[in-house]
Amino acid sequence: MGERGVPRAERRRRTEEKILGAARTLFAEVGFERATIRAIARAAGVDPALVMQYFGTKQELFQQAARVTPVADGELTAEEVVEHVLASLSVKMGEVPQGSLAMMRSMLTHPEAAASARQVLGEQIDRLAAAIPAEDARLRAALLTTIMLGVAVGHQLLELDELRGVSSDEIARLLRPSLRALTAEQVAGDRTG
Amino acid sequence: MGERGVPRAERRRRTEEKILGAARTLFAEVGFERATIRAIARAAGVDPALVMQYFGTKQELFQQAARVTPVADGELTAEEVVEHVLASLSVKMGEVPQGSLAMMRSMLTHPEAAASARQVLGEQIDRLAAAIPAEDARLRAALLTTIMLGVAVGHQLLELDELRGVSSDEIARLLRPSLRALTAEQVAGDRTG
DNA sequence: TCATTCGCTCAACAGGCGTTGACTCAACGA
DNA sequence: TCGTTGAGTCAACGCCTGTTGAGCGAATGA
Repeated sequence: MGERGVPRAERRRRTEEKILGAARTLFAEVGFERATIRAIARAAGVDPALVMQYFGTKQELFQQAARVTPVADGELTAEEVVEHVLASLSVKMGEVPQGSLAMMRSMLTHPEAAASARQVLGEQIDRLAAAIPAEDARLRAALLTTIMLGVAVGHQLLELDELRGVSSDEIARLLRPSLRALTAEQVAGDRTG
Repeated sequence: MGERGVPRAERRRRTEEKILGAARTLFAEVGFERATIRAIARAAGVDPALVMQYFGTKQELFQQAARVTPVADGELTAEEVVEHVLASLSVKMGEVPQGSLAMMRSMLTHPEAAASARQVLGEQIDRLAAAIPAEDARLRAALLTTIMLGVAVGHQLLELDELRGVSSDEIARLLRPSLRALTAEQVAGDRTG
C-alpha cells in the first residue's frame, strides 16, 4: 500500500493524520455512536487494531478528532461582536471545520461531546458578554450564541431546505438587526401582548 | 405485579402507555442509539420481548414515542407570529413535551428523527412565512425557526449554565426585539463593516 | 551484518444489541 | 366447565461492537 522509501516517523505521522481525517468525517456525518472504529479504519485504509493502538480508545480518538481550536480574541465593541459572530457563522458557509461539525453532531447524544460543546460555547459567551453593555450581558451573550448555534444546526446538520444554497451574506444581512437588538441595551419599554 | 381485577383491554392499554412513557423519557435523555430496548423495558417494568411484540421494531417504537402533534393554526399577523413563537418556546419552560425532546435529542444522529424534525420544522416555517410581509418570507421564517431551535437546544438539551433557571418571560423579553427585526420588512440600508 | 525497533495486520474475545419462538397462565366467551 | 385467547416471560439466536495479544516484515542503528 505505501511509499517504500518514506522514513518511519513520517509514515506514522501520515497514517495518524489519515485516521484523524477519516474520524472527523465520520463523526461529523453520523455522530459518535454510529461512527464505528471499523468504519473509520476502513475509510483510512487501515486495520481497526491500529486505530486502537494509536489512540487507545474510541473516546480519545473522538477527543482528538473533534478538538476545536479556541479563537482567542481581544476586546471588541458591541457592533464588532455582531460582525464577529456573523463572520464565524459563514467562514465561507460550508467550510466549517469538520472537527466542529463532529462535535456539534455528537453533542446531543454523547456526554463527552456535550461537555466539550458547553465549554466551547461557554468561552464564546464569556467573550461576547464582555463586549455587551448591559447588566444582563451574560444572558444576552448566551442567547446570541444559541441563536448562531441554531442557525448552524439547521443549516449544516439538519440541512433544512429553506437554508440550502442561501449565501452567508444574505443570512448575515437578515440576522444582523436581530443580533444588534440583543447587543444594544434595551431602553424602550415593551408590551407582552 | 399487577391489578388482578383489571380487564385485558385496559391492562394492555396501560402497559403500552407505560412503555411509551419510558421510551419517551429515555429517548429524550440519551437519544435513539443509547436508549436500548432492554433499558426501556426495565424502566417500564416489563420484559424486552413485550416491547417488540407491541411495537414490532425499535424504529416504530421511536416513531410512536416521538410523534409530535402538529399545532395547526389559523392566520396570524406578523406580531402575533412573534408572540406565538415565543409562547411555544416557553410552554412553561421545562414542560416541553418529552416526545418533542426525544425527537430533538435524536435528530442529529438518527436519520428518521432528522426527517421528522425537518418535516415539523418545515411546517412551522410554512406557517410563519405566511404571516411575514416580505419577499424573502420563507428565509426569514426559517431563521426565526432555527433561532428558536437553537435556544431550545441550548436550554433543554445542552443545559447551558447561562440559561439555567432563567424564566421564560425574561428570555421572551430579550428575544422579542430580535424576532420582530426578522418579521418586519427591512427598509433601512445596512453596512457590512 | 544482525539484533532491535516499530508500523501494521490478523484472528479472536467478551459483551451488548435488536429480535425471535416457545412457553406460562390468567381472563374470557360459550 | 372448558377450550380459546392473549398478556406477559424466558432463553436463546446472530450480529456487531470496542478492544486485545500474538505475530509479520520492513526500516533502523550499532
